[in-house]
Amino acid sequence: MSTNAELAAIFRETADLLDVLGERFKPEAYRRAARSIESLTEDLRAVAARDELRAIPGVGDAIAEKTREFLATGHVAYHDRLLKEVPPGLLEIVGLPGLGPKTARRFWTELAIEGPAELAAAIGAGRLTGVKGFGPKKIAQIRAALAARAASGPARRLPLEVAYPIATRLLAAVRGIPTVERAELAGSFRRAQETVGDLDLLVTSTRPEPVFDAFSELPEVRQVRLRGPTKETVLLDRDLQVDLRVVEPAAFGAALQYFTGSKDHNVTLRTLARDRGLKINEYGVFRGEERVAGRTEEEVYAALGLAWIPPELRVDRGEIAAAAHGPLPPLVTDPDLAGELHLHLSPRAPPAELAAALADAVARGYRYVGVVVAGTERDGTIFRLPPATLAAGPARAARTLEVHRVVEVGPGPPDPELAAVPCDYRLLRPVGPAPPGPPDGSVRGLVHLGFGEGGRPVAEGAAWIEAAARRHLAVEVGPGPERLDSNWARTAREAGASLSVPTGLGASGLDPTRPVALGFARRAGATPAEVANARPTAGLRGPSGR
DNA sequence: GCCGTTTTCGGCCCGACTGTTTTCAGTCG
Repeated sequence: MSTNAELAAIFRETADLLDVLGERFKPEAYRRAARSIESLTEDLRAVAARDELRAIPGVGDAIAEKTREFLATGHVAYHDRLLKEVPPGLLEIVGLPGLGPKTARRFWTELAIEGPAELAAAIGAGRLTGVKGFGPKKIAQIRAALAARAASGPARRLPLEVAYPIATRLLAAVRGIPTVERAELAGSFRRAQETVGDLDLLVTSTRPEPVFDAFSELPEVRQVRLRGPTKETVLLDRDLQVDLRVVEPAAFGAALQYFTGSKDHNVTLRTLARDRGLKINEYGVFRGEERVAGRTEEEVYAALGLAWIPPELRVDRGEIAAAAHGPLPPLVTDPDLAGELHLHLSPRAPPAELAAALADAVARGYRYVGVVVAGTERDGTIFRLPPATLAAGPARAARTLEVHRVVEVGPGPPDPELAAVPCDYRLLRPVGPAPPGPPDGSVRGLVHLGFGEGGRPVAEGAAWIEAAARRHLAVEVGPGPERLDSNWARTAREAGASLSVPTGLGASGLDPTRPVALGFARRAGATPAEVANARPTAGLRGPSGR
């Protein structure tokens, strides 16, 4: 887990603890800070080093101090103290669906129940029967929640790349429902957050009932959790929760805006609306009783005097103030991509695989592809793409496509065998037994870094990025433990390094690589000019100008 | 605990849904 995610989790748990203790406003303050820190596009260490913790929305003196304490010691004493005050089992009760802090506190103070096991025992012994507020349905609901938790553990947030194929398939299925006019995914998925806790589907239809009926019957849907006139909540496999909302077409833009969030972005928007004598909610922008906007998002933002804001930037970090001054710089989009700098096939891949990937590149209108022809495996051994593979693919595509030969190298002194392989540029990758260090002078092109789990330790990130920026190298960003953690993407961009977006050449339509990488690059605020493979030629520059 | 063309105190988003309720409390997003 990244530093940011770790501290966010601590603050979130602090909020739960304060909730159970009956505290009134502090819990929301800690949650707001947790959300803010989680959605940061750079590492907390970098923010703290600039002494800018207080500039993070929701972080004041007290939370900034606790953040510094965490960065220095790895824990927060206040959090530790609260953990001693509240029985740990109560937090598990708060985490059960349908149960919150108020109920957990009542169990604790009125019934001396301190955890899920005791709760289950109390229900079994009939101790909840007749207690005010606990009717038969509520008790059955708690029993079911306890059983579900025992069976599958707490619900986990899914990495965006894992959620992508699930969400895409579900969206296609919903669009196939006859009475559905329009359907879009909203929420953290649309904002390209690193992980998603649930999926938000938004649909326009004049007849919600048949939509809910058909949705409930989809093969992916395992259980219907609740259903009202405008909203249905279901569970898929892996306990992934999906909220489906049906709105009228005249409110679609407002609803899409509202359910895309982020929560903090929306709070600031609402405040802005109020200051201008307007009211904004999921049904539109209103002046008194009159709806002045709602059909499209552009219309909603315009009614507030703002340019449209891309979902990936809706994090309440100054984007609203920027949009008040005019259109925001355009973020990189899929059609901007002009090539792939890092096509890495297995050494044992048949020649047809390279041919297929290059054909895909031609079909997409790409102008160049960098094919890895040799490199170092994880275990340190050298691999080379077979000559037959190399001969087959490029020849056919050569007329419309520049094919570059790429050699992957690890940090440290170059292996003599690899150094002898002719290539157009080298790609640096932290593989092999060599100790980590900044790229040496022989690297002319692309830095492909991994941070966090499975990659380089996060603490080294800043040094690598600085070295990459100084040498005009591009830094690859995208899903997976081997690629750049998206929290570093903004740091890399702001340091002056180009980003490189992996394009998933030759993969199926459900492959998450390209859309997720694009989302991360956009979340970092990258314009087409700042993305190396959005340039018309393989725009990699080394110290010698290549 | 945070925040401010409602700034140094007094507020703190709001609507949907459920269950247990004769009008509301708790949870959720």
